[in-house]
Amino acid sequence: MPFEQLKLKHQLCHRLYMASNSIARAYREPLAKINLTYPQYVVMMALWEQDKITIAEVVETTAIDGSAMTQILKKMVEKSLLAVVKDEKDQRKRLIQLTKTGQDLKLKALNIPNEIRCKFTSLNSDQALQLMHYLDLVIHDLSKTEKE
Amino acid sequence: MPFEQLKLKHQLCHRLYMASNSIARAYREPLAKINLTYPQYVVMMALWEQDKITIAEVVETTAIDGSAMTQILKKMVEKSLLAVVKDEKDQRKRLIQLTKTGQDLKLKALNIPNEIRCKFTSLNSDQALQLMHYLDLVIHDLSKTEKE
DNA sequence: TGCAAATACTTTGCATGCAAATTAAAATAA
DNA sequence: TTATTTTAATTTGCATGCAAAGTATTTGCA
Repeated sequence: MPFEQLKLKHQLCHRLYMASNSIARAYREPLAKINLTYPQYVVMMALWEQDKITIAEVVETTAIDGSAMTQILKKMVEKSLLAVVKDEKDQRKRLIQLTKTGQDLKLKALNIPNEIRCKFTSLNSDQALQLMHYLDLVIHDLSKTEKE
Repeated sequence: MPFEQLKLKHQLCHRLYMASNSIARAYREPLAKINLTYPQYVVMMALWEQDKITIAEVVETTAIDGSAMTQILKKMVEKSLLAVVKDEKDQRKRLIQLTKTGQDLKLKALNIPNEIRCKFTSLNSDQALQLMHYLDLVIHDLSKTEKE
């Protein structure tokens, strides 16, 4: 079977592609209720954990592309979720700071992880942890070769 | 720790997001050599496995969104990789058929899975299989709730 | 037979992901 | 100090992913 490895069913990449799209779709509705897209939600989670950080730090934490980040933050400013201010110490940097609205949204978002979790009827929590571990290995292995 | 579940490091979704983006990035360079994007490559793999199928079948096999598929196929026609022809039996349907160029590309693509595989230094093949199984569970669980 | 409902696609609009080029400011070397 | 390099963001262009609306065709039911 010389072409066996080109079959879709054997491809880890395709599983990841489908799983990632599925989960983004699953978040769509719960997030629409609080008027957030998925990447915007990721940015909010980063800021709920630590506020008043630079754009580079948000990029680092969220792994969202820097040029996409500019656009995402712009939209979040329009929604009054956060403010972008210059870092006085280094004029190149911009600091991101949640507004009151942005901080308060955390309470409304609190139940979202549970809403998603209860959709998983086959995957138990031990398996989810194991899965996360394997994904970390994937991310780790691929991040190495990127830097070359 | 009332907000613990909102931390990024605990989120399966964020791991999947990062892993999926990482792997798409990893394919970018090898695929650029044969002038394909990642979704285009997925379509090609589907057609290498079974040619002359309807657009709906390509959508089913690849799990690529139908409206995106229209655009993707249009670009692939421009590259002379395939042709879109009407199904005489059902005028609503379109059949996709590889050109000679499209068929021949299979040989050039043959080594791509290996190129990617050798980037995985931490994840062994048993773990990759286990990971694929878990991803199948995720996809399965989430596909159920979508249909409601 | 005739028409509503279901199918198969396409089109449109919006939000990314990412590479490449650009701009501005700070750090470093000469 | 001045020129070069590096760093932090933004801008631009292209390719999706997806929801919603629109267009043919075909089915299926009265």
